[in-house]
Amino acid sequence: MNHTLAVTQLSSIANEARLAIFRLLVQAGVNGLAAGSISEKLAIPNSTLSFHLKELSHAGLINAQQQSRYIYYSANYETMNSLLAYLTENCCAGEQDCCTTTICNTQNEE
Amino acid sequence: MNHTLAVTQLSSIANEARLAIFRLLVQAGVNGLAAGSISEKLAIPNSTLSFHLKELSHAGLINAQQQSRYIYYSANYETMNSLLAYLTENCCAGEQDCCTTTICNTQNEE
DNA sequence: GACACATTTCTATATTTATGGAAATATAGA
DNA sequence: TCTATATTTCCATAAATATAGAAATGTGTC
Repeated sequence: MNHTLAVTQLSSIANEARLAIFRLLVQAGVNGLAAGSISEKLAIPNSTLSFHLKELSHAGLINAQQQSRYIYYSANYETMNSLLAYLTENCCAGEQDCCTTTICNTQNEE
Repeated sequence: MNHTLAVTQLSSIANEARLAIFRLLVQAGVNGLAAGSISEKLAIPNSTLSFHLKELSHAGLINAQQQSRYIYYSANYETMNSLLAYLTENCCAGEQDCCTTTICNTQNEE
């Protein structure tokens, strides 16, 4: 993990709409959701959603996969893990078990 | 944890200077560091640092404690934990052990 | 009170970011 | 090819954020 990248990733979820999108996808699991489905669930206009999806995607926090006419977006759990690990890295000077930094294990890496 | 608060907290660390400050304090442990010490270590001008410390403080991610002429800033581990937990909440629809969400235990709550 | 030191507030400026309608692009089926 | 559906790009505008010098405030010591 690199500082600038971490800032980019944090910026990408430091927004009401994008945080909602990201959490929705984190909860949706590996298959993710189609853009239209996200737009509907969160009541975000298409063009606005597209802008936000691009931000998240560019930051590497979500992945896009085209399937027929739909584009499925899903959370990138590995990236999320790296980011959270960066935040808690060497927590409390490594003393104590202050930070038992283990979070999300990618469930299947095909 | 509430959505708006999470956005505020993420925004507060979604900045190069503030992320550096926050990580420095996370690593410094419960005693924290005086403002002048942070300014020196990170080469950030006083007025700029003060602005950033206020942002982090306002978001609840760091605490301030005056001690004589110095003001010591320290990471608020509980807030950090809540935030990270919010991000990974109900990860992968609760199936699998995809997200073993446990992170940082506050080391001493006096 | 006078002085040094630590930190914050004030201020103006520069930069980045968010919004959503309208038009454009892409995909698929008849 | 025509039509419907899904998504993105373009664009202008509005709003929020970052920067750091200078002045102000607070704290301790003599």
